[in-house]
Amino acid sequence: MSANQLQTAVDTIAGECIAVRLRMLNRVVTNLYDDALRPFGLKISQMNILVAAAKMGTARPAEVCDHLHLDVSTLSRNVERMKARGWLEVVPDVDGRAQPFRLTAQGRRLLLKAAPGWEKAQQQAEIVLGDGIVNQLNQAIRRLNTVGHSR
Amino acid sequence: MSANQLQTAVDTIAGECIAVRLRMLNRVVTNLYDDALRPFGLKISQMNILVAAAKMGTARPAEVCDHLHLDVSTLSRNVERMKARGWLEVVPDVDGRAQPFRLTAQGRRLLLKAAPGWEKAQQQAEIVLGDGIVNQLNQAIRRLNTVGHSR
DNA sequence: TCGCTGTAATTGTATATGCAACTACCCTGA
DNA sequence: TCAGGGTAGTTGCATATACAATTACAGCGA
Repeated sequence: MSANQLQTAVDTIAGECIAVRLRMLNRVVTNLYDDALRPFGLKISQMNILVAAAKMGTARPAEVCDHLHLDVSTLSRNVERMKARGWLEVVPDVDGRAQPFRLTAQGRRLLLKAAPGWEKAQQQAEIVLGDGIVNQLNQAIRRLNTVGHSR
Repeated sequence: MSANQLQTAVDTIAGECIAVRLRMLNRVVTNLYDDALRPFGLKISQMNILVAAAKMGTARPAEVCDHLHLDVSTLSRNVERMKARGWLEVVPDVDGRAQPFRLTAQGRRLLLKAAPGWEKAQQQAEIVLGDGIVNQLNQAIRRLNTVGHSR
């Protein structure tokens, strides 16, 4: 019976698991964007952060993490790399703990240069996943931010 | 004007980027499952592989990678860790290049034990993302496998 | 002003991920 | 039988990700 139980569990997980599906799509789509951005020496994960910083003007790490549902330690390392490349710079702050950052001129130029690459990947992603996907994802994210988030 | 171009590009990307959204959902959902599976010393990425192996009986790495749209080098490392933990074992093969693997008895026990944890996370994910999400993801994946895949 | 509590970010450690280069092996044709 | 081309996996390297522990600082209350 244990063998049957296992088979049942395995079939259920294989047939329904949300994480398996989301993670698979995430891999495929991330590769699509990373391929299109490679000529610019940029990855989509980094472009996300550049865009968030550009929208915020001066970005506080914790705020960016809230917005992107990203662990602060992850952002810390990513920002570190991007500072080293000259795309981001830290802005002084009265609060000695804070490390707010913003785009450098070089970061702005990179973002502009890479935008056509993003556009190309975005079109491919729409073809692969279907037109309705942006709305479906937005709906899930709205729901996510409503239901209550811990991290 | 360059500033305007930048603003426009940033707004478009922030407002529509499929990758940003998918990656965000992926982080949230992965954390949900990883939290639920932590008591069993298991991560959802590893459970995926256990399940795939369980369904295949004897799994060829390249085949698993096709199925999960996973790079072979990634799987190689993951399987390595899981062999070290005694969950997977390599099956001898006439082809000296092949490294087909399967679940060990310990791996089967772990999968059974962890199934309730998966169930809990799956329910949370449905609440957070909405009921229709599994169908939407399945549709995207079918489309993905139809349109043509390189990796 | 001193100590306590809470907050912001970093650092140590482990896993996941992919590209490029490599190794080991198979098979086929001369 | 052996040389070439193709296939299956692994390894070197870089990035992304999160948890736990730590550091550094702010602010409040006695």
